[in-house]
Amino acid sequence: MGEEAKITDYSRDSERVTEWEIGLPTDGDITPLSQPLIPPELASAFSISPETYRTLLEVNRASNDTISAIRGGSGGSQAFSTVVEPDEEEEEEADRENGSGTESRKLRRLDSAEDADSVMLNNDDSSARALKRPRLVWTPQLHKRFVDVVAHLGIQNAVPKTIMQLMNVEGLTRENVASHLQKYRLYLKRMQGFSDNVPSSTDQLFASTPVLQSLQDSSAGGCGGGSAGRSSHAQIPMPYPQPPPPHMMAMFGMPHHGFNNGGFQQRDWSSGFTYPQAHTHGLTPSGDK
DNA sequence: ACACCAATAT
DNA sequence: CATATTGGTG
Repeated sequence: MGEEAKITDYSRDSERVTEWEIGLPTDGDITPLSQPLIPPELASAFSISPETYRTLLEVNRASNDTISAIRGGSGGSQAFSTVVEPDEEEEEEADRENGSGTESRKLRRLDSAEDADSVMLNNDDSSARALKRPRLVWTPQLHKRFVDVVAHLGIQNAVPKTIMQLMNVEGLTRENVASHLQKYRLYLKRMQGFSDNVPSSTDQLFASTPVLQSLQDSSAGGCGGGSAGRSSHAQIPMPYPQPPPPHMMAMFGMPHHGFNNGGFQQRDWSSGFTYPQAHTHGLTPSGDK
């Protein structure tokens, strides 16, 4: 068990075995990771959850994280060298493909002679930036992570930015967290009125949270400085607490429409990432900002 | 620039 | 309904 996986550095192509490279695709032939393998049209036509778009930077960052995780070295892109490994979650997902049989779909081609003068914003893949992100879905797993981080930080430092960073979920924005945090706080407030009973069936997501009141603070208020600052010598590398109960969400209480995913639309990013993307909007007049 | 909150929009 | 977005304040 004491094996040490030696990472040999092949970056220098000294002694390349050229025979091995025969027949291998050249760089030009390989689809870049930054591009989806399945064209959006096809994906939506077949109800395949589209891959998330990744910019080159994101891909690189991910790679770096992975690499640094492997060799334990510091990547450099992350302020915290502690790479949070997202695979400590419980839970599994049953992969059920819906057996909807008679699927007659009409493939329709996109006609070009449609837009008179409307400046249809072209889907410029190259400018895969600032695209309208699909609504974030706070799946139980995601929420758990959120709660864990918040609990760990203590109410003191539980601010959107920090939370976002520690959650280390790709694609998660500060406003996502902010919005959720706002709601979460409301929930907590509302909840403590009742001591601890009969959580309203509303707040489904929150209803199952342990409501930790860890008011522990370790960092005193030296927080004036900007960027650098934490991690001085505090011992909070914290990959995570891996607490309690193996309880799956009890997300009931909602007689009305079915709840979310009966299968997909949300990958378990617990073991890989990606995330939602809602439906096939033909086009969205996405306003720019 | 960020956090917070209420209101509002999707 | 759950999120996103906005506007105002500190």
